[in-house]
This record gives sequence, C-alpha cells and structure tokens, in this order.
Amino acid sequence: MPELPEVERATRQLRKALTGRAVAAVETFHPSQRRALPPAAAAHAAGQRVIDVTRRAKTQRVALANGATIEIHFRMNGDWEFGRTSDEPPRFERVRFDLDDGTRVSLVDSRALSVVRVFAAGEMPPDRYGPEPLTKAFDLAGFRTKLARRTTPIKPVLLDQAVVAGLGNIYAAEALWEAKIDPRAAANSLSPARVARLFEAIPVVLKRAPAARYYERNRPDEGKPKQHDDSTRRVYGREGKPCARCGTAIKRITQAGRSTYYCGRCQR
DNA sequence: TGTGCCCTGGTA
DNA sequence: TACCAGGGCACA
Repeated sequence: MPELPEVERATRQLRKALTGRAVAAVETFHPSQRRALPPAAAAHAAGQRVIDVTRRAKTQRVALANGATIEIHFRMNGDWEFGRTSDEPPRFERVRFDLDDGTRVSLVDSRALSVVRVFAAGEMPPDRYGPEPLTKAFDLAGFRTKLARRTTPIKPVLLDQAVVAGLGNIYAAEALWEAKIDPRAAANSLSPARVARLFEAIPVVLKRAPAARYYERNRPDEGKPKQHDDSTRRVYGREGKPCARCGTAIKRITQAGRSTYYCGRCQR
C-alpha cells in the first residue's frame, strides 16, 4: 500500500541491497509483469553491476553499469522481500532479482499491478513528474501557477503527478483537511492564503505518514493483519467518525473514481 | 475530463 | 457472494 514515504523507505532498502552488486538473473512470474518486462528487455539487466538506486515520485530507478535503467512502480500493493536464493520464494512473488552474492530480491504484490520495466542504454524512463514535495524544488509560486490553470476540483488536481510528484489519494485528502479546504473547490478558485496553507500542509502530512512497510506493520505473529495503519490519519477512511478538529461526522464522496473523505464543517 | 480497466485478496 | 481498494494509463 505504498505512498511516498513508504516508497522512499523501499528505495533505501533496495539501494542497500543492490549497490555495487551484479544482477545475476531477472525472472518474472505473472503474465501482467511479463507484458511489461519481456525476457528480451530483462536481458539488458542480466549480468550488470548496479551503480545506484534512486527514487522519482513513486518510481524506483536502478542504474546499471551498461547504462540501462530498471524502473519499478509498486502501484497499489507492491513491496520488496529480501532473502537468499536458496529460500522458499515468498507468496505473491511477481518479479525476482538474483544477485551475485546470493541475495534474492523479490517484488511481492498480491494484485499483480506493479510494473517493472528495463530501459536500454540511451533510453530514459519518461519523466512527466512535477516537483518533489519534500525538496526545495517544491515552491509556492510554482504551485500557485499550476493551480491557477485548473478549473476542476482541487482534490483530483492534487493527484496529478505533474502538479506534485508522488502525492496519493490518502495524503491529498489529509493535506486538504490540514489546510481546511473543501476538496470540491475549483483549484483556480482558492485564495492566495488557502493555496499557501495547502502548500504548507503537503509536507506536514507526508512527514507524519508512517514509512514502515506493510509487512512490518502487520506481522503475522501479531494477530490478525490490519488492512491499514490509520493511526496517523485525520480523515482518510474515517467516514462517519468525528472530525478530530470540530467533531462533525466525516463525509465520504467519490471524485474522479476515487474516495474522498472530508469534514463538511471545517473544510470550506 | 471522466470512465473503465488492469488484477486478486480481504472484508462485509 | 458481491464489493472494495491508496495508481496510472488509454480512450471516448
């Protein structure tokens, strides 16, 4: 269930496991993964040493010595499992990287929506992303300019990766709650003060978000696994529960095919 | 700009 | 057994 903080953590784990090692083999185990990563494309990665692992929005990018790039997007469910090549493969393993030191890196994804692609040397993954929200590249003036061009409701605009890189459905709702803004308001109708509040709220909610991996938050030996860790959330998934600020029942609506949660009283 | 689809496990 | 899901893309 990765949002930006979880992808950042996953990237760091991947970097630790892969940097300086060679990818001995790449295997795909599900038809949908094989469509994105056919054996001919995977061959660009086989035998190559890993130079670096970086993150851009919610994609992870592995730079290889021959100039090729592996790009991984977890979509809704993806995660890494690290083990040894001799271990029993994890449930829902979709793509596997075997390393030259005997490490096995498995992409696990029950819904098989994750996408792994390999770009040959000279090809670069497309980058249609806006600024990273936790860096200086994310600036108020640029944010204001982007919102001023959009006449649609602010909530779906925040999910546009060209506006803010890596903001997902949960934290778009959380940021709007934090900034006391109605998710249905047209993006270009927000006052300068509201845009500034929203701009401040985005890093706040992302920093508050748990970075722990799904499997670590839901250890099988700690009873029934939870679908979500919602302890840091103020509105998302809290339909009918009292608003943490004013006590009014949280509402749920659908915008652009996705759930939006908000407080009808203090988000105006 | 909104809708449907890719997938399948978990939950009501 | 039906329904739901946090992403992103193609398409109308």
